[in-house]
Amino acid sequence: MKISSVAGESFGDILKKNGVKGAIAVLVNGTAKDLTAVASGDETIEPIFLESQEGLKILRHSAAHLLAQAVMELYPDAKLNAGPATDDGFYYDIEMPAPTEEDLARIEERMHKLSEADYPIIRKEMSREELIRRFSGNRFKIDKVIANVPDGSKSTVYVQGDFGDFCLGPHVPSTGYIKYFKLLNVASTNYKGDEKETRLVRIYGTVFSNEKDLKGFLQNREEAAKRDHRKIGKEMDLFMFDTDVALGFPFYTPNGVIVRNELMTFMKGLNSEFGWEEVATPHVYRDILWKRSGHYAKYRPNMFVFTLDDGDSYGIKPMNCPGHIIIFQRSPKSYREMPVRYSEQGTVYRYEKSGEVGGLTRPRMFTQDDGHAFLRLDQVLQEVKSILRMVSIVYSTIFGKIDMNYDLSIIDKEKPDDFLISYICSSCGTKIEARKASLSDELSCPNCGGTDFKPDFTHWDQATDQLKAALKDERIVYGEKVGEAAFYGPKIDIHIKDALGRLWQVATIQIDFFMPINFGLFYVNQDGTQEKPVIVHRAIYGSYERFMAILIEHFAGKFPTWLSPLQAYIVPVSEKFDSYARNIASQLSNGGIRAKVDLGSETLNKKLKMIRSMRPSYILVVGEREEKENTVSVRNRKGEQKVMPVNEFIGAVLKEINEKNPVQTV
RNA sequence: GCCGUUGUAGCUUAGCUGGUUGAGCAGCUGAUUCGUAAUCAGCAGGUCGGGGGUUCGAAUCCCUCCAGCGGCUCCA
Repeated sequence: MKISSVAGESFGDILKKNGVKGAIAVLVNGTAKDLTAVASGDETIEPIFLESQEGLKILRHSAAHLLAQAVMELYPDAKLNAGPATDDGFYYDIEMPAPTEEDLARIEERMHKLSEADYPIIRKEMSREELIRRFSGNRFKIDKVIANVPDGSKSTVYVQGDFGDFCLGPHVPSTGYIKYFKLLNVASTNYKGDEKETRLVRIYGTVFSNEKDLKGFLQNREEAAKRDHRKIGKEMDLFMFDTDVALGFPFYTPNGVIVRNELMTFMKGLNSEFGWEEVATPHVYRDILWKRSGHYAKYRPNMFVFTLDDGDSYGIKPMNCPGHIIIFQRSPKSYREMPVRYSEQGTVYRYEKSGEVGGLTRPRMFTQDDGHAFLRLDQVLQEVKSILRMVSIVYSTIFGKIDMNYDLSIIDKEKPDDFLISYICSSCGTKIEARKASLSDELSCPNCGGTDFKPDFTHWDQATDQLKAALKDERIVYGEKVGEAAFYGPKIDIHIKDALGRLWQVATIQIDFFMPINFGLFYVNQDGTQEKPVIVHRAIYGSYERFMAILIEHFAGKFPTWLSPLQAYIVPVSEKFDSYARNIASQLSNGGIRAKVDLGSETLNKKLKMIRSMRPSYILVVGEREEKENTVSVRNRKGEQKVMPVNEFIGAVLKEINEKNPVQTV
C-alpha cells in the first residue's frame, strides 16, 4: 500500500487520515521512520506492521532498548554499549557484572513491568553538544556520538520513561508493543570485538509479535538442543573426542564409520558415473609446495607446520588441491583430454584456535568429498551443469524433498584490487595477472616498466556468464552476491534448510584462476600453443564431519535405513526362541542387512527401552507365533507394528536400502 | 587466543556456610523366561579435571594450568 505524504504532518497522522490502523512505523522511500516523524511532503510512504519483516526488526530493536532500560534500573552503574536486532532476536552489550540465571529472570520481570507501564517512546533531536553532555560518563556512547554525529549536526535520542538511548530508530510507539519476549542467554564480548578492550556482557533475547510465534521459536530451540549432534553422537555411539590427546580431532567409532562409509560409497559411485577419477595424495608436504601454492603467504596461521631434526620443514595439508595439481602436472595435457577430473575423499587439517573448536562442525581435521576439474575456459558451463546435477541427486536422495538455496558470488568491479584479475599495460599492451590488495609495491609492467594499467575482466566475465547459464539451464533460482566471490574466482554456494528450518552451507563450486598461475599449469592447444586451464574446486557434502552433524540434527538420529548403523534389532520374547531369533538374524545379515540379536536375560520391555538410544530402523520381536509361521513381528520408527513373513521383510528392507529410500517402507 | 560459565564413576547427577563423596542407569554375578519404552537381589566401580597453596582437616577457600559449553563489532 502506497500513500502520498502531506507536508508538515506526522506520518502517523497521515496514516490515520488514510484509514490505516495498527502500523508501528512507516517505510519512506525504502527507509524505516517513526510515526511521529514529520513529512516534508514529497515522500511516498508505506505502513509497517508488527508482523512484517521490517516490523519485527523494529520490534526487536525496541526490545533491546527495553532490556537496557530494565538493566539500568536494576544496575544503575551499568554502562550501555550497543543493542541491535539480530536475525532471530536482539542483544545488548553492557559493561556490568555478569548476571546469573536469577539475575536474568529479574531483568526479564522488570522488562515485563516496563512493558505493562506502556511508556510512549519519544524521539528527541539533540545537537552533538547536547548528546555529549547527556551521555558523559559513558564512553561507549560518547565514542559513537563522536564517530557518527558531525559537528554542527543533530541526531536523536529515544526516550521511554526516565530512560533514553542514543539511537537512529525507528521504534515502536510505546513499550506496550513489546510483549512476547524472552531473555535467552548471557555471553561475553569485548568492546569493538577487540580482546584488549573492555569486557562487556552480552545479553541475548528474542521477541515476537504474538505469543504463538514466541512459543514456536522457543520450542524449536528446545528441539535443536535435543538434536545436538554431540548429544546424539554419544547416544548412538557414532564418534568421540579425547581432548587430552587430540583437541578438535574426531574419532569415529564403529557405528560412525558405518554411516561415513555408506556416504562415501555413494559419493564414489557418483564420481565414477560423472567422470571423476579417484586419486589419493600425501597428507604432508615439504614447505616448498606451500610456498608455491601461496598457502604460506596467506594461510599459514591456520596450518600445522613442523620442522624435523634435519632442518627440513613440512606442512600438513589444509586443502587437497595442491596434491591434485601435482598429479595433473605429471604429463603434458592435450586440449583433447580436457576436462581432467580428480576426486578424493581427502582428509585435511586446519589449525583452529582452541576457543573455536567444538563438535563435528568446528574440527581441526575433516574429510572433504573433494574434486578438482581442470578445464578449458569454454568448458565451465558443461562442467558446472554436471556438478549441479550431482548436487541435486545427492540431496534429493538423502533427504527426499528439501529446500535448497543457491548463492552466486561474483566480483565487485568497483573494488577490483581485492580480486585476482588481468591488467593491460597502457603503454606496451602487456597483460599481467595480479591481486593488487596483496602486493606490497605498486604494480609495474615487467616489459616496459610502466605503471598505468587498465583492468581486464574478460576471464571473470566469461566464467561468471557460464555459471549463470549453468544455473539457468538447470532451472535453479539463485541469489547474486556482489563482491562475495573468492579472490581467485566466482563461486556457487549451496545451502540446505533442515527439519528445524536452519540453513547449512554444504556444497560449493568455485572457479579458480589463481592456482593455474602459481603452478604454471597448461595444456597444449589445437595450434600447438600452451594454454592456461581454469580449475573448478567442488565439494558436494562439504565435509563428512559437518555433513554427519547435519544428518544427525536433521533426522534426530533416525537415519534413512541405508545409512542406519543398526537396521534391524531382533528380540526373542523368551529364551525358548533364542535359536529362532538367531536364525532370523543370520538370514538378515546374509542378505546384507545390518542386524543384531539380543539374547540377554533382561525382559522384553527392558531391551526395547535400552535400545531406544541407538535408534534402530526396525525392531523385530519373535516368539511362538512367529516361529510357528516363519514370520517376524516388525515395529517401525512410527511405532506401527505388523507381522509379516521373514522373506517379505527381507525383500522390502533390501529394496528400501538399495533404493536409498529416505522414508521407511515397512 | 580473549571474555563469561561449568567440570564429582562409562552416562545422568546429590553433596548447605570446609569435617572420611550419596544415588540412578550402564557393567559384573545370581535368580527370573517375560509379547512391544525399566523384573529382583547382590557385587564392583570415584587421583571429586590436573598441579600448587591456605588449614589440624579441602570436592568445598585461594592461585595456576587443562577441558566442555555460550560468545567474541549482524554498528548508535
